[in-house]
Amino acid sequence: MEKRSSSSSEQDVEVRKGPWTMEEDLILINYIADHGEGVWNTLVKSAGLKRTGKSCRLRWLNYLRPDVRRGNITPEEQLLIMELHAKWGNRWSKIAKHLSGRTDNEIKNYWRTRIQKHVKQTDSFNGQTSSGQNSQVNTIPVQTCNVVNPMELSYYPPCQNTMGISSSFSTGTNESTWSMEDLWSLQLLNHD
DNA sequence: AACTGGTACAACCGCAAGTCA
DNA sequence: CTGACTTGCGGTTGTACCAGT
Repeated sequence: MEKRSSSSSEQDVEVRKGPWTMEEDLILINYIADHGEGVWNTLVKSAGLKRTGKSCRLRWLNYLRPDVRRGNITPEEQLLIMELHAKWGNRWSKIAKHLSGRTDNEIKNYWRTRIQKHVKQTDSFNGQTSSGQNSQVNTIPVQTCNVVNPMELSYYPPCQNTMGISSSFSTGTNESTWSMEDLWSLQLLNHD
């Protein structure tokens, strides 16, 4: 970690928010290709990105890293997620470490949008005998998790996201979208 | 064709823990 | 030991897209 290089770095400079542009992605990829991950605030200054170090880290870990797997969560992965969640609760980063190529953010989203919904439905279907124990979405009791049948879950399109996003997620219609192949091929061209 | 509600995902925010001078 | 700073994590929000009416 680099300490106290120059006061509170993230507030004296104009900071961009919102969706990342292709140019920003490229800058980030190129910088990391040259210097490696980490020291995110230094990266921001050196690379000239108008983003916070946090934002860069998130973008890299959840999206740009070459080993990030996108799309279809397999039934095996679903099962593993449920097992690990039953064991550890909402420790998404810990769970993510056991699913290679999956990010904590992705697992968290997956849990919230699909499994949790299913658990809720199952729960209310079972007659609401648990007297609102699950009204708090954060902690699903282990028993409730075990009720969920992974094969049942596979009725949900596992990660067949509606935008047609898989490993290549460009929609084709929006000019502000680009595929990872695009970015990495550009990175290869730019690099050295 | 226009509107509305639901879904999925990317990104932001706040907090806690770790590190170093 | 303490304070300043960075990083990582979990929760939440914003928004684009799709399907149904």
